[in-house]
Amino acid sequence: MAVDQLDAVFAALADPTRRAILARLAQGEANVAELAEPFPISQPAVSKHLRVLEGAGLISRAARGTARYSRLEAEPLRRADEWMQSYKRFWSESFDKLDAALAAYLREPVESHEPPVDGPVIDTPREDTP
Amino acid sequence: MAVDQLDAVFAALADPTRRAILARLAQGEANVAELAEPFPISQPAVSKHLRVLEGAGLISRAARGTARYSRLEAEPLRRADEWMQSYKRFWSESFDKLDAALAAYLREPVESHEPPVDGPVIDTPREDTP
DNA sequence: CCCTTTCGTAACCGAACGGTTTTGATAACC
DNA sequence: GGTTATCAAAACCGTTCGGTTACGAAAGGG
Repeated sequence: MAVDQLDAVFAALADPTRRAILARLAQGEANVAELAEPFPISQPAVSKHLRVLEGAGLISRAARGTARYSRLEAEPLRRADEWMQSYKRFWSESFDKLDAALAAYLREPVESHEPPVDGPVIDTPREDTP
Repeated sequence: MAVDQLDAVFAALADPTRRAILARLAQGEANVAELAEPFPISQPAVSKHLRVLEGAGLISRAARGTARYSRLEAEPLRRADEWMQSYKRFWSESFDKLDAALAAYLREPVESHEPPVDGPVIDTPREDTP
């Protein structure tokens, strides 16, 4: 139910054009032409993106005259962020140590009494910002 | 550069199977068979999901014997969360009041479906453009 | 040695995605 | 009333996605 919406929200956020549209709408509502202006794509393409964003609940739309104004709706973002909270401990400083200990503990029962022979079992590939 | 990685992270999170895999890995590393167990899909399908997650940097993998253990890497999640921070004010308490006031101010004779509000391009309440 | 377990890769398939061009509806302007 | 501006819908196209089946490599265990 709510999980399904997360699908749509994350899928919507996966496209850089749509994220840029959201960034634009964070500064205030805009019509389709205004939203399409920064992008080298056609107007129908932008309309499609808006339909995706609307389907994910990330924007709402209202017609005023011939124009259709889009407005940012942050509630789905709040839910997506809420989902991420469960993982925040994994990138917090305090967890790094706990994680190391826990991982070491979990590593043992897997292969009961085998000497850690071949290679580094689980190394920590720290590849920050290549 | 870094934006590209956000694409991959959000795209990876858009699939419920992959989110479930991450949830499982939050409890400790696991091999492919263990990760595949809860799902009614084939092992190669799970391998594909793992490859997507690895491509997004959300997991790292290491071989131990014939097994290949996956491990949660939360750094991309941190970056995705960081991206969301720019929008947090839109669902925060203080913004709700500001939004309500602004909406009331901008209210005009408009018939729309959801929010009965709109106006010409709003002024940015604060400047925090990503 | 063989044989099993574990897993990745390749080839394929249908559906969804992101884009296009074309067309049409509708409100606003002269 | 005719024209223009704004935008959505439809039809189409190439690519990606999520799944399958079939096969192969490689590490252990008997």
